Amino acid sequence: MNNRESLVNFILSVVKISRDEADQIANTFHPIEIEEKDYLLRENEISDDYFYLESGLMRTFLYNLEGEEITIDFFTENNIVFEITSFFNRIRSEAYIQAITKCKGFRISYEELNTLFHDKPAFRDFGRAILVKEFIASQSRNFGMINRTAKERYQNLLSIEPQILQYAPLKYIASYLGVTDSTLSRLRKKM
Amino acid sequence: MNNRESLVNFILSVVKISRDEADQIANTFHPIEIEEKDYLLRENEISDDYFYLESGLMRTFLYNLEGEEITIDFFTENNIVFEITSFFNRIRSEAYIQAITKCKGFRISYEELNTLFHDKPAFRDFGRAILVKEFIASQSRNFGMINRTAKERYQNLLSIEPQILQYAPLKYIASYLGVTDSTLSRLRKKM
DNA sequence: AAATCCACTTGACAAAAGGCAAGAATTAAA
DNA sequence: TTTAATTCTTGCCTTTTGTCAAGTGGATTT
Repeated sequence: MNNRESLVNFILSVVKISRDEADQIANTFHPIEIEEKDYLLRENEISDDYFYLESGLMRTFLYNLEGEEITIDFFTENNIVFEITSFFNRIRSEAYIQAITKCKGFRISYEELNTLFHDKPAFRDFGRAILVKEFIASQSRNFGMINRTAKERYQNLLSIEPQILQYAPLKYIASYLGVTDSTLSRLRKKM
Repeated sequence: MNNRESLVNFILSVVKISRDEADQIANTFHPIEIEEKDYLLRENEISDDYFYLESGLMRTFLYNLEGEEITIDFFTENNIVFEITSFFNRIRSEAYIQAITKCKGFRISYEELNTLFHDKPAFRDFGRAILVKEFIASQSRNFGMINRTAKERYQNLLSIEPQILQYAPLKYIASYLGVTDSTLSRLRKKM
């Protein structure tokens, strides 16, 4: 079922290392599956999963001061899924990571990741590249929030990651875009 | 003038290493000063400064599709200032980094940073911690944009980093908060 | 000192988005 | 299959924010 080859290719697409070395790295990962609506991480836990998502759709969310659920981010196939803050700082997570559809992939722990960084210096560049990538994604989302109307943000999401709109319920998308359910519903109608 | 001791203390506050090692690291940095309104980085350049800001106030900004200047971030004293994307990916910057007030601090190049990472393994944790910190800052800004009104965002900035409001002109702050100058001016009046 | 420039303020109106509540539609449960 | 629970849509009205344009007040220049 699980196909470690996709992980090898993902690693190779991020850093320039030999296939052999990428194989060795991929082999230290452990296959896991997460059922729809199950959690990879819950509030107050210390994240210990550095998870390569091979197939499926996930999201992180948390509760704001009004107790409303806010979707912070979606994760699609062929990405590393983890809660950076909790994972690297070894502190309790404020967020949840949840499978929207059934998910498959490979994980390693914090300890295993550090061992890999030590044993495979080239893999450090991988780790850094992932962090930089997440940072860029967060920044460009900020920029979008400032420079685009809700409608434009929706259209942008639609063109960039249509899979999300296909599987995620409207309310997840609405909070992710920073609008109410009603507003998103109306925007949709006008298109 | 320049006081390398503040850099040593900053390093020690981020990672657990000996003062001696922190001294050695700090000694590879080069002192620089940037005059008010001068740039550390311009659009289309490849960032080559990993800059510890000892004193002064800076900002990054870029132009949106309408040609308006959008302030992306402010940097206050005792922080690392750099354009993560351009610096680590060795690509042309879309953003500017500018001194709002006269700035002093210490810099190293991309090459020097990597040499340091190689020579001082403990410093790698520093590098990672800085990346994680920037990521958290970006995420919490996102969260604020979604969950707070412009007025609340302004009040939050006021309570967290009042120095910014003291030195940065209204228009920088307005675009940073994602509102027009007029709106920010009105919000201010009501307080 | 007059002219110029820039940052900021303000007014009048328009557009975007939210709040609330009622009603469809869909899904899950009994 | 009927009930119950969610999720989504929609109408009405309010609040927030934007747009445009005019005006004020400093600072700088000439």
